[in-house]
Amino acid sequence: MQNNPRKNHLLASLAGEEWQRWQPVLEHVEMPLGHVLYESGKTLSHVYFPTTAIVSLLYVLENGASAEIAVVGNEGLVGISLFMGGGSTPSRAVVQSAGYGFRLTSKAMKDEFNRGGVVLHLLLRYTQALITQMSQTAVCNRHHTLDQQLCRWLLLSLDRLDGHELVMTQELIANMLGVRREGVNEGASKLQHAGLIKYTRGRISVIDRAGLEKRSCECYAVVKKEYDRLLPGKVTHNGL
Amino acid sequence: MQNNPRKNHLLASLAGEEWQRWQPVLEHVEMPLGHVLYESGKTLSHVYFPTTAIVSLLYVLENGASAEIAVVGNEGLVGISLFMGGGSTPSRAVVQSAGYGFRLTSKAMKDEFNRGGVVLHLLLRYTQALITQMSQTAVCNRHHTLDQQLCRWLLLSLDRLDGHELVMTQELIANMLGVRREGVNEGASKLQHAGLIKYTRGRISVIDRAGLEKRSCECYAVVKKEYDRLLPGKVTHNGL
DNA sequence: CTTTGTACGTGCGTTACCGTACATATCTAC
DNA sequence: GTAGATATGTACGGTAACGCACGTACAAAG
Repeated sequence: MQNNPRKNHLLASLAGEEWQRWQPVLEHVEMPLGHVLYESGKTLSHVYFPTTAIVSLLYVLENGASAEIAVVGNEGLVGISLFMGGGSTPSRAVVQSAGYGFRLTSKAMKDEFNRGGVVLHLLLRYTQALITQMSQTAVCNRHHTLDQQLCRWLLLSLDRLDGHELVMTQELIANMLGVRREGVNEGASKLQHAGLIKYTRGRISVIDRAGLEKRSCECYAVVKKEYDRLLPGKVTHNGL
Repeated sequence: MQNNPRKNHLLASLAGEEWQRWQPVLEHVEMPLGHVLYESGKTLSHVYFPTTAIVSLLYVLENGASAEIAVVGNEGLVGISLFMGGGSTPSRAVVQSAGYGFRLTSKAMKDEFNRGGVVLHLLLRYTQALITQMSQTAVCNRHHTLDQQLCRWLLLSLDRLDGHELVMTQELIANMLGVRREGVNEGASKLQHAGLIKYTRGRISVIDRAGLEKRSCECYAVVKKEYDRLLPGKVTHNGL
């Protein structure tokens, strides 16, 4: 499963001719938890297309505080700055949920992009979706409560996984949301007492997905809708 | 001055051939305070290149709360979703500081973009810079104080204007930052007492720019540096 | 020169989240 | 099965920002 590139939705939507060119140069890679795909300000060597892994675009401040800007799973790719022109960004990409993916060298990616046509437009549409997610994160950070954001975050992660279980400590979630671990604990406790999730030492099982959606802020739905609009034909969640 | 398209840095960096094509189709437009260039979810009819105006990309939540995602002045353009492929975004573009600019019809913009080459890469590099600003806003909203954010915001606005004066009420700033007017008042009071700014009924004069930079969070500098890197040759502030 | 509207100023109780500290439970390895 | 590491649970004072309710000052219009 994990070594089928078509499990990544962007790769899956490549047509015959493009696909013929890409297939031989795609490199299957393991993406272990915590692995840093690129560092802030550093030039990227590859772009990554996750199949089963989830990657966080994380921003780390001077004082060590951090916050997630966006999350990328099998619906997208990591390393847009490569074809957008900068070659680097002030953010960092970290594997948030271990898994697999495929990668393309910087050069191969640029060559494909510069051919224009289908690939270019697909990648730009994905970038547009990513921009939506980032904007929404900005607003969400401003106006919504920790509890709401936790629900949003769980849903975004769940959409990018196969099952209904996340391998994820509260500490890690806290880093992503840019809040204290204790705060995540409180929020998670409430969700568990309400019977929406169940967790034990780094494993979170989602029992009532609809319940999470209800407690989440509007941000989750807005982002999901925009992804569906821009990248049609991708199922961004698995129903449960 | 305001009817010279070259005052917009993107337009200014167009070379001979492109410029010959663009010049006749650029329409000079007034951009009055509060004017909405595009509404959330609506398809854009034009892209705007501000010369003296400043435009806010604003997100309005269901409950009416709002927050600025990014700001665009004479260094950029409003309406990236037109060439990125979506045609619309969940955000709104509002003129935050009255002035002038030029616009291009949706069709003209797309045609130019699809020619590829210089124009395409210029626009994508600008988009990358805009993404940086949005990401930084997300993190800033999470971790920095109102006072710091106020300084950042004043600096970002100042960089996009000619003089050292902003025509801007505290109420409006509060809407942009997504905070209470009272909060902005407190922050502005401190800055005035410290001799960094002076304000009266909708006019803010910046007296000590360096002082603002010192009180601002790192976010301002990070964004500015990234703009300079991605769009070289553009002076993004006027020294004072 | 008073009126009316707009912009700014201030106070006060409330709340969400922080920082810190420490307690408890569960896994892993020897 | 005990030790050490890791993960989760709880408690408490502190504070930045909120919601609300006013009061004050300036500025253009009559």
